[in-house]
Amino acid sequence: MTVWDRPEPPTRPAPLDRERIVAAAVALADEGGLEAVSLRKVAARLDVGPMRLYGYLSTKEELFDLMVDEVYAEILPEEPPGDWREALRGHADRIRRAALRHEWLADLLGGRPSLGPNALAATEGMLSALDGVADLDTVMRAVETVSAYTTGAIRREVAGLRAERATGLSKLDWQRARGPHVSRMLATGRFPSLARLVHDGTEVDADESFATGLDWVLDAVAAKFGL
Amino acid sequence: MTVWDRPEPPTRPAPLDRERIVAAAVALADEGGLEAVSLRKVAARLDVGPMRLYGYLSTKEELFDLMVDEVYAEILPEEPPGDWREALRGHADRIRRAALRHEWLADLLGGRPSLGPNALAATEGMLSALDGVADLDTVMRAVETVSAYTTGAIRREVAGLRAERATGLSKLDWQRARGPHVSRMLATGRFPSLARLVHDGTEVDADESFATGLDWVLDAVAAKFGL
DNA sequence: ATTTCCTCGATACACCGTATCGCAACACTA
DNA sequence: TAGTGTTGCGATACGGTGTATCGAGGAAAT
Repeated sequence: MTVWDRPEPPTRPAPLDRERIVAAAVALADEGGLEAVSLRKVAARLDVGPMRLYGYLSTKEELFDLMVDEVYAEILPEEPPGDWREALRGHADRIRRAALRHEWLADLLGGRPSLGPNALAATEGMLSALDGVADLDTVMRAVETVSAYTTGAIRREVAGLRAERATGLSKLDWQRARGPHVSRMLATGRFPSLARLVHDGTEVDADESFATGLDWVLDAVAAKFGL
Repeated sequence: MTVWDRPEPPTRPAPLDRERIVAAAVALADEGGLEAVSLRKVAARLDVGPMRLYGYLSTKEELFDLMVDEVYAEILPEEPPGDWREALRGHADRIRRAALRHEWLADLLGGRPSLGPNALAATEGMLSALDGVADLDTVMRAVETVSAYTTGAIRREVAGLRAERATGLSKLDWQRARGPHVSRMLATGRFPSLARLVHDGTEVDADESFATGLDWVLDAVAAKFGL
């Protein structure tokens, strides 16, 4: 019985694990945003039937949770921070940069508690850098306040980026970027302070805007720490 | 030709406007969350075919935009604030309370720029209360920083509420609420600071937690205002 | 009275997340 | 080695989604 007589062995199912699933999902999201992530498409990218994924996760939301924790793995600091301030600022900066690489992260940030191993490790890193700087409750309030600012600022920034992109790549000018709608609203005279701000406000770049707000918050934390 | 001979006049289409559409959508979202809002269900609630809605909006996202602005209408202050700090804190508090009434708001906050009339009016109110307290750029940074904190804090709080609800209504205990997963992670010893915080940290209620963080941020703003 | 226009909404399409379940390949028993 | 039990894969199916298309029919204009 030669090879030619024997049929091919049945194709073994493609090997699968969470890592491969999450990688495929992240790739899809990077290319087309969160809405481009469907279990069917993730499965197709892995040459696998859609139902196969349910062995590794029981819900699409869980896939999102895994994706978020995958990003947290990217942002773990390589070396321990010098002091508490550097720890907090570094964490915030790294999350922001990750969100600029993976814009879909902005859609997920703060949406569900992040309890994956990498998210926990990131939190642990911040907490240990704050250890002993103040009492436990103050430390916790500090971390939560900085995180809240970070989440909100990132979401706003990404929302702005998308709006710019959608309204045709105009960049600096708020009014023109937002199209005629905002101009018309401002022209009604009902929003004088807003109009003045749009007209006379300085255009600041996103990096600086984020960093400045973060510094303010960190100054507040420093004050509460008694430093 | 008697009445009996004449057919009934054809049923006139139900009268419709954005207000009614948005009200129906908000009601659905209040009852079942954002995911319970589908154009078909909104239309059904108004005794109307789904496609009818496309005369009033061109996308589901636009419906969400309208819903958000509807909530902004709820939170416009009744009387002008006494000073800048009250203006900022009042705005943040009112948004938060609105988000607790309409939890779906947390899913939308910061997701897209809010340019509806009520959102603009809310921003105008804050800006006018800050008028002259500092230079324009500082004022803008203040508003953005407070808004970022507010968005992030609200999202975290609502995410926590939902998690509590999902894990079976346990309330105070982080470990037990999060179920065995977190306990197991903490037991590994890889997260000593986190473990200490969970073990020894005081349980603070949500109102106070939000207010404290907000006060910190407002203190930072005050410092930058030179007050 | 006739024609034009516009609007409504039925139908259709492609896609979604996921429940169900028959089948086939494996591990184990005799 | 033959038979049997078990497991897990994935085809199929279901009830939903957002929205494009387009025919019919009432309102308005001539």
